[in-house]
Amino acid sequence: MLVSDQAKIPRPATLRESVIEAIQELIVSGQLKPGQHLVESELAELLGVSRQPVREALQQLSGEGWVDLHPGQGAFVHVPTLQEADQLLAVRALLETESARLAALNASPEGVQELRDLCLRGRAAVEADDVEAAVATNSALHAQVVLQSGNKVLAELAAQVARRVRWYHTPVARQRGMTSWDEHQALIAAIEAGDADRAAHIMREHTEHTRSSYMEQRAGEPVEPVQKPVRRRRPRSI
Amino acid sequence: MLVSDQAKIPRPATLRESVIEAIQELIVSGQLKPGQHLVESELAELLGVSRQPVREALQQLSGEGWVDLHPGQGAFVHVPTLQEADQLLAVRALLETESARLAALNASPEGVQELRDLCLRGRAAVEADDVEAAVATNSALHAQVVLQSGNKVLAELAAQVARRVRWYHTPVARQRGMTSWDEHQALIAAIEAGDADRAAHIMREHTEHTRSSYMEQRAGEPVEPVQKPVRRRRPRSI
DNA sequence: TTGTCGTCGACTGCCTACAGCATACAGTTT
DNA sequence: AAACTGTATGCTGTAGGCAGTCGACGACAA
Repeated sequence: MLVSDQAKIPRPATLRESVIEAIQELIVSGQLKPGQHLVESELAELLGVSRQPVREALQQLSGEGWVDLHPGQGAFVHVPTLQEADQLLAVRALLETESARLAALNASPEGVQELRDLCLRGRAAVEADDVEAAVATNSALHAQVVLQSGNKVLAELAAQVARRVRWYHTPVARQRGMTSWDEHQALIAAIEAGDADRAAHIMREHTEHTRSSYMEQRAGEPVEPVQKPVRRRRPRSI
Repeated sequence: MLVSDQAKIPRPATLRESVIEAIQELIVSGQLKPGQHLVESELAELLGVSRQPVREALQQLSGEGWVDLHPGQGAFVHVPTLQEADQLLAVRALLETESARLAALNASPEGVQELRDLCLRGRAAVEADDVEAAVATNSALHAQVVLQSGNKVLAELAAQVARRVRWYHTPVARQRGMTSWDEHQALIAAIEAGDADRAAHIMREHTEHTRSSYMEQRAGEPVEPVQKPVRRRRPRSI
């Protein structure tokens, strides 16, 4: 061993991974709108790469639910419906409730300490009114709980779901504010005490709060005319 | 409308999808062994396509846990450990228990009828000692239960998990035999009666039976020397 | 012998090129 | 006028090709 145990992390990420993150960012930030037709060559030019990494990125993003792939027509930014958000949050509730239960049984002291740190950082972010940091810390905390469950398959699946939740979550994060972090604190206490049922119960309530908060917020929204995603064509040149 | 409502299905699947299924088949059938280095050009030649569809297939298979992608080194058939199988089956139990609960609340009469049909087919397959058909029907039945839950996100996730379970499951399917289908029958009855708790309970027991059956069967196996997957090299030519 | 360095070759990652298909528009027919 | 058909064009799906990279192997030194 040369220096440390985690030496092989800073891999010069492949171009494909960079493209994946870039496109996710474009979607979350709203520069790419739901339903929009993603033309490979345009994205390639925009990002300064060739079509190949873009194609591969789009396929992976399709697997994670960010875009829909229509064979022969191309990729379209996924249009999240209200119903789907509800179902997604329900699944998250299920996965994370179980994670909390297992975490209470398996968590290490270091893991609990990490949770406490994240909780403090989250509260600070909320007080500073830094929504972005708050959402990020929230995700990190949930991820850490799932990690402490000791079930890697569960962790992987939950992470996948959480990434999508985050997309929906950002707009409504401000509303929940500090109460969310009080619930986190109670959750951590239950995990530290090894009280599986209480941890599960708190997590269930917590995720259900997020869910109802989200649904309320969006209930008043105008129902957008669900434009059927069609392949766009560049206007004929001259 | 020309003739029927479902006219646009029989798309000539893209080459990539065909390749995905082919490779899955090669893995499940054991022609590609766990840990084996998958060289793109070899697979391409074997399947009679170019490297591109193979690359894309490998990436998708990586997302589903069939192969591991090491950047710069290539793809390796995933090596399923006992612990991972346990965790995977635990996750399946979680997802399907919830599905059964929801299915009991939401199932349509047509859906229940479909379940009954599948159950009959499964029993027939077991009696005919047709393991392959039995496993396939088992998967189909579970998929149908999940479908009846009405939660599409849950269904998609469960399907993903189920595909991997099937890989592990085939070797031990014979052992469970008919008892498994008795449990299915009880499950369907509970769903038809709309008894959510009972349906959930039966499914929990059922998946736990499968899990312990699997673990028992593999407990006696010799622990294979976990050869670290390394990039294979063709012997230097002459 | 054991550890380190240099070389070589195969394989991956990415780019470019081409064929086929899907859509939109224009012309034609009823 | 409305609907259908032909044609043009841009996009996807696939192929082929090139440069960079990683691991294996051998030589050399401790």
